[in-house]
Order: sequence, then C-alpha cells, then structure tokens
Amino acid sequence: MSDLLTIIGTCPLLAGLSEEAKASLLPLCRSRAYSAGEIIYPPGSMQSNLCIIAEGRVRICSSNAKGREAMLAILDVGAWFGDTVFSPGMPRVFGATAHEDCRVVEVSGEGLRDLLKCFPEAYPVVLDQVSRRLWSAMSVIQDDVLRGTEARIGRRLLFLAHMHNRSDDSSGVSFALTRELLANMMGMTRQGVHRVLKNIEAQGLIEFEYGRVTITDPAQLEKYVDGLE
Amino acid sequence: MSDLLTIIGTCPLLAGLSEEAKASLLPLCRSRAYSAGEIIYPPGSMQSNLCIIAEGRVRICSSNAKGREAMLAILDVGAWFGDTVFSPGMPRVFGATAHEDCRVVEVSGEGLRDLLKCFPEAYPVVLDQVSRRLWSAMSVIQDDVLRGTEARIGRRLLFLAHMHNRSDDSSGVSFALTRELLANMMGMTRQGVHRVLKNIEAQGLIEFEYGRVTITDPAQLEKYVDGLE
DNA sequence: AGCAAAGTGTAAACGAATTGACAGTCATAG
DNA sequence: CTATGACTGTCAATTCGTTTACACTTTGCT
Repeated sequence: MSDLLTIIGTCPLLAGLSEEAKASLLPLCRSRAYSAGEIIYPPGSMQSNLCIIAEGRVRICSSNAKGREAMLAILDVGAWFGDTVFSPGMPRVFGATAHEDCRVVEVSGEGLRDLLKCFPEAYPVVLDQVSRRLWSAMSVIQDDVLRGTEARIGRRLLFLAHMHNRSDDSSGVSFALTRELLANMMGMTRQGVHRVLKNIEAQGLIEFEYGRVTITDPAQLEKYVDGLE
Repeated sequence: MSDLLTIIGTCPLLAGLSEEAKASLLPLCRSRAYSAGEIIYPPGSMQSNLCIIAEGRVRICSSNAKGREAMLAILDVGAWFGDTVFSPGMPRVFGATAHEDCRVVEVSGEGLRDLLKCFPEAYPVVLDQVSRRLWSAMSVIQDDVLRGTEARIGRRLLFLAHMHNRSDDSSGVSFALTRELLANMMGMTRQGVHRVLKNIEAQGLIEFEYGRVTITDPAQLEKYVDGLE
C-alpha cells in the first residue's frame, strides 16, 4: 500500500503543487476502501470533495428510474473525479461507484480551494485539467447529437484503444471490454451494440470474442468512422 | 457603443480581476463586428482566444456532413465563449456564428493566461466559471442519454424560461423561440419537436404561437417532467 | 397592398434502435 | 469437474423519431 504523498503525486490535477504544498494538503486527506459495487457517492449528492484513486477502478455513472444506466467513464489509478470541487453548491451530476475493490483518497473541497489561494502557482495546472474535461464533455455532446450509433461506437473504441496502448503501433490493439459495458457507456442496449459491432466486423476492421475487442487496423477504422459522419 | 473596459466589466469570467489587472488586459483585446450569419470561428479551428460579446447574440454550434446542426447555446451580451482558452492546443469542438449583427471582443488566450499569473487573485472566479460550464455540459450528457425527448424538451424550456425571467414569478413565462431553433438545440427535427410540444400542451402546461412559447405553470411543468424520467 | 422569406401544421411511409424472450457460451470457485 | 453466474447471440414485435411531401400562416420589406 502506497503512502498518501505518493498517491497525490500521481494525480495530474495536483501536479502543479510544490512539495511544501503537497505536505500541507495531507491533513485534508482521508483514505477509504470500497468493495466492488459499493457506492462512493450517488448522483445528486451535495459535496465538493476531490477524489483520487489509490487502488482499483471507479465507475462514473448515473441511472434513471427505468433502470437504464449511463456511464461517463471508468477511471484508473491516479485519476481524479468529483468535478464539483470547484463549483461547490452544485449537486453531483453523475455518481461514483467502485468498479472493483478499490481505495480512494478524498480531499476536502473547501480545504483544497483555500490551499490553492496560498499556492497560486498550482492554478494553471488545475485550470488546464478542468478545461480538458470540459473539452472532452463537449466532444461527447457533439458526437451524441451529430453522429449515428456506428460512428459513435467506432470513435469510442478508438478512444479506449488509445488509453490501453500508449505506443501507437499501427498494428492491432486488443483490450478487455464486455458488450454490456460498452452498451452502458454509449447509452444503448447490449443488443444494439451487438448489431453495430457485427457490422463493423463485416468491414474487417475489428474482431471480438468473449470479453474482448480487437481493433485490427486502427488507422483504417478511423478513416471508416470519419466517412460515416 | 460602450468602451472596452465596460464590456470587460460585464463578463463574469473576468469579474475577479482588479481594476489594475483589467487595465493591463486592454492591450490584448481587439474588437470586431460581425453581421448576422457570419462565422466567428468554425468548429475544429485551432485558436485559444477568449471571446466576449459586446453587442448582439452569438450561436455556439456545429454541423455534420448531412447538414444536421447541433446547437449548444445562444449567448447574450456579456457572455464569454471560446472554451479552449485554458486548454490551448485543442481544436474548438463547436464553432461560433453571429446569430444577429453583433460585436465581439477577442482577448489573446496566451496573453490572458500570462496575465492571470501576475494577478492570481482572479483564479478562483475563472475556475468557478469553467467548472460551472463543465457541470452544465455533464448535465446535458446525462439528459441526452437518460431521458426521452419529452423530458429533454421540457427541461430545456424550463432552462430557457429561467434565463429570460430572473424574477421567479410562479405565473407564466413567455419567450421568443421558434420550433426550428428549439429543434436544432435538441438535435431533433422541427416535426419531432412539434409533436412533443403538442403533447405537453395537451397537459395544459404550455401554449405556443408563431415564434413564441409560453409556460403557463413552470412549477407544474417541472413536476411533470420529473415524473417522466 | 403585395410579395418574398421565414416559420408552421399535418400525415403517411420508413428506419433505426429498444423491448422481451430464450437458448447458448465462457470462467471461475468449490 | 461440475455448477453457478456473468456474458453472449439471435429474432420477432414494437416504439419512437425521422423522412418526405405539401399546403398554410406570419412577418417584414418595398
């Protein structure tokens, strides 16, 4: 089990903090373990804590009365979530759930905001991070409205491939992903995803087995997806 | 025609700047007029300027090859846009178009970022503004995925009503809005919007004429929309 | 007043994705 | 190794919104 300072060090949001600043942050942190499936916070909750993943993965999602689920992301170790840190007073739009057994460091939102005022050199990094999230969110909105399911799924696959494979081999990329999970990410049904996936497979661009998808030629998939618009 | 300082003063993003800081911002600004329909910048363009509306209204939108349009917002005087200010290097996701004849003050992104480092007391306001936009964007994503068209339109109407009518009379709110415009905002067709609108009207919650919608009882509409989920 | 342009109502045909239902496959623990 | 639970493929029925097509208002300009 790694120590608090190490975890803080892995979080890109806090990368602008000096060692001294990080040290003053420690008293504002508390670490907590969650078992798979446990709710870290539900959608709509009023808190402004910052959460940093120390171990395991966390699912950012929400669901409506009919049981339909919308998943925004699955975050890995080092990632931060709880975007209301800097807009306290707003309810959490999405909730957070332990996707696996995991450990999360929670930082007091108020404490962090105060701390930043004392160490303003960290602001540019924070602003950059939040701004990037905004950019991503706007991309999602655009895709949702402007593109059909096939293009959306294709783009999502490419995005996931990008995450799982830093070295951009132009060769195939393979990663674990159930269709059920993908369906939730896309706000679609398992069956709907299946049909689209089979269609893309028919173009020879992907292959898929049990809990796994392989993009045989990422570059060509990208071209195909762009051709759909 | 109001002067640069006045305009800067109306922009909530820059509300944290001292008078001195605002003065040093002036050399980084240039004002430009656009006629209705003119493109301020297209989607995908690589710039990181901040834009502030001095006169008229601006449409934030994007469209695909098939001519389908997605509109994110219509902004009024004083509002800012150009969300890549703090994530330079990313292409603009949406474009900006003059919705009417208008005048826009553009502030150098790089200049603004540098200026903030000299006046760090303005950071909290900036961060708050960007963070709120992120919150709104996430709300839109959630609505798109989780809600049906009727609930989405209902929520959008309530949001628009909120903008046009600060005093929250529980009495009716009326505002100019063509169905065509609403359709673009929602990523739907004019006919689709029409059907939904007629349905909500049948509940006695709204009325609509030529270029205008009236919410007869906002509170009840809200209750109705929430009941749909 | 008169005309063009923008906005609107309506309805049938179509299509895409969900719903619901069921049998089959894989993986891991006991 | 077999059982259980999670994941998957498939298909018909259905729902919802788009497409297509056309006639009708309203507004603003000359």
